[in-house]
Amino acid sequence: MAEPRFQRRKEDRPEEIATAAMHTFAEKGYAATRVEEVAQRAGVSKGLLYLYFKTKEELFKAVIRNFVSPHLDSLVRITESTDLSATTFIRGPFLEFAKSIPKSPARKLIRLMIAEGPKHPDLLEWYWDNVVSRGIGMLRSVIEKGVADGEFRPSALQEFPHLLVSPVLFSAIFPQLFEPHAKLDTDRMLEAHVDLVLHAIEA
Amino acid sequence: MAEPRFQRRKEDRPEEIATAAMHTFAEKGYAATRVEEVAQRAGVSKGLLYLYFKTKEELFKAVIRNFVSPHLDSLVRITESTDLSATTFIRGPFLEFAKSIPKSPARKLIRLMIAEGPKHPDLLEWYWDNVVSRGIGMLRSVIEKGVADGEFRPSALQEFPHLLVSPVLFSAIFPQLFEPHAKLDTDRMLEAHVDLVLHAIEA
DNA sequence: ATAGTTACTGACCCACAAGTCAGTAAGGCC
DNA sequence: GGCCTTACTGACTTGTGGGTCAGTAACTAT
Repeated sequence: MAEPRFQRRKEDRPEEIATAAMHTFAEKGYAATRVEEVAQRAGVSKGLLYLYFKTKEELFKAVIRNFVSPHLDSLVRITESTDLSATTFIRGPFLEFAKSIPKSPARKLIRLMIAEGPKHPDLLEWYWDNVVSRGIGMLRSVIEKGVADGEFRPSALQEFPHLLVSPVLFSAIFPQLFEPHAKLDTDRMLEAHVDLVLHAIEA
Repeated sequence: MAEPRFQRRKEDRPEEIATAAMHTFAEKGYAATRVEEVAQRAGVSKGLLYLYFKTKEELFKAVIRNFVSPHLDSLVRITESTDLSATTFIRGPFLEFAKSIPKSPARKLIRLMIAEGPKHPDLLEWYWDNVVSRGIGMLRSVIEKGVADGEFRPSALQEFPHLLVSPVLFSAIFPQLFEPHAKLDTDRMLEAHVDLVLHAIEA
């Protein structure tokens, strides 16, 4: 008979709400997500959500911040801690990372970031500092290392490591739009990409 | 004193409204665009807009349909009408096309398409049929031709012409998000891209 | 037990923008 | 000039969803 109507769990609420929000945003996009639905999904009233997050926008930013950087972090740690040759790093951990993106929920957040980014300049700034510029920097240093070690010939890829990433982005986005019309084997496409690039720059 | 309050211009209104809408959508995105603002920009009352476009969504679809396909059409016509070698086509008209995208208003529509696509499945279908699959098909046939003529060695690029396009998409989107934080020389990046790819597949 | 603190609820408010429609006037025709 | 059709206006309605807050009940300290 006791059956308390709710429990007080101050510690866990924010994370639970953020997780619920991340799934809802991923499914519906920012505008179509109703705050009340997020609350329901987290098993909480709308009022409580507003106790922990001042506005819907704050909630959105928290979601991006919490769920995006972990992905990159692991890859960056690998570069720093091991000393694989540039080629084996690209064929190994990088390719594995690339393949994982189109399959993980992160792909949804990437699309959201492209869609909503321009409306949240401070979020973009954080994203640039903590995700994008770090990622680009890491790739650049890997390529420089390959050139220094004589694995790669000098090329414009040193200036534009972006070229190494763009098919990853593509394979994250394309299926979300055209999956019903065209199936894309992202694994094989990314393997082909890595093959082509390495073939183009090998010394 | 005559000064009529308005003129009746049945013929021109739809296009004028669509153009106004395209600029407003490009600036603000779908959700943040107010139909009334589009009407004002077109020098027309909101009521009239609703005479020509049943809903905001219809208006959006009309915008995409009107302003996207012309871009691709010109490129497709070139492939069909001339007989450049595959290499010169890629270094010439294709590269020029690629460079133009990040500078044209089309880049805004591309971002919009990624952002709003999933909410409009029938628009996505049209877009697939009339833009994407045609573009991919065209590129594939160019590459096949290159292989058949002995310019290119056989490679996975025949199966994934997407790899040729992904940096174009990247260079259309990246500056819209990170221009304030990082300048990207899209022209030089796309030249580098074409160089790398051709270097990788040349026979 | 009982009083005090505060995590939590849910009914409410209200701003805002999509969509409507009764009325108005431009322009064509006799 | 007078009449008719219809392109066009703009004030209104309506649904929706972000954000609030007075009240409630779970836990705590005494």
